[in-house]
Amino acid sequence: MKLDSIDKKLLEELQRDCKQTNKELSAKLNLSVTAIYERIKKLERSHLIKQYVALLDKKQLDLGFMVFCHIKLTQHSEKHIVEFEAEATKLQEVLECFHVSGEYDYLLKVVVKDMQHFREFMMNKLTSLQHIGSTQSSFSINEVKNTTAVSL
Amino acid sequence: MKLDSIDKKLLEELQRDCKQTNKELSAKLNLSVTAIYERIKKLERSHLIKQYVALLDKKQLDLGFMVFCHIKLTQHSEKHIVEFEAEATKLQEVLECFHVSGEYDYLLKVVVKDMQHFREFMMNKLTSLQHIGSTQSSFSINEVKNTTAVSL
DNA sequence: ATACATTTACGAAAATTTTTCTAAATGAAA
DNA sequence: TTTCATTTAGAAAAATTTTCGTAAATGTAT
Repeated sequence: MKLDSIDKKLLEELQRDCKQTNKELSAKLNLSVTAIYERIKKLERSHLIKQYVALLDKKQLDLGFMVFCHIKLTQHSEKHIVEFEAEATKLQEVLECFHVSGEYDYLLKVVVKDMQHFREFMMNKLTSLQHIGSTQSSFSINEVKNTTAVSL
Repeated sequence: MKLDSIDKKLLEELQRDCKQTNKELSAKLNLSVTAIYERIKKLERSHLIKQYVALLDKKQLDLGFMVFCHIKLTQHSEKHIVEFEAEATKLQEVLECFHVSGEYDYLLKVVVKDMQHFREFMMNKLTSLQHIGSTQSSFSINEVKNTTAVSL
């Protein structure tokens, strides 16, 4: 769908805080409450807004240890790819899994409590996946920027 | 703060859909609307819930090209690190930036429209940052899993 | 076990927000 | 310009959030 500048501002606001009331948004964007309401509904219907989610503080949940795992498969047939992806998706520690170009086949973002838990994840879950060739892990030393919001 | 099993279920729900009404949540968790309300407020006050955000469909926004950039700095003094991080944070194409262990110093998640735009980003923004040594880019071929929700 | 303090839960009422409806305004196409 | 479709606005209705008073449950110390 086509977006005008008001839609864009609206989306920027909702990406920052989707629990704002239509009244608050109408004040910021100089529109009536109903106009805001209708625009949001339209953005939802078009699935441009995919989801409204709560973001949690991983530190407080004892999930402050983030690891990026670069993975090579042993083979690259359709069958192997499909099977690996299905299994990787099931792992709760894996928040993100991308098939990527370059030296490695996959890049995973893994979240666990600490190094001990990562060791367990590595041994019991990751390396026991089918078709895994090699893995190379990078630990997050510092989260410099981490946003879900894109610029419009 | 300490979480019981109800809090955990509540957080799982809110990570999936934070716009559910307290009435809907009260039905799912077998609690009164007020109990749900008080528990959510407590989770917000403790900052365990950091933010409520709308997630957008990047494809529809012409931001369907994702690249992971591995970056080495020329030097690793505090000054260089601070300066690089400040500049990287400012770049709108960079959604995530992590200081990581291993062969490279930083891992960036970059979102742009297509290869042409990535080329421009690379030439005009990334490689013109101060203190950049080398970069190695991995293109996302397929988004296998990409969630903001952690398991509790 | 008893007493006390704290937390948690509930239902009703109040305040606010969402949603619907109708009419006016705006814009595009014939 | 006229017509048709879309967008906006304001008011009313419906639904939800928030507050409040009170009761039940839980935990702690004596």
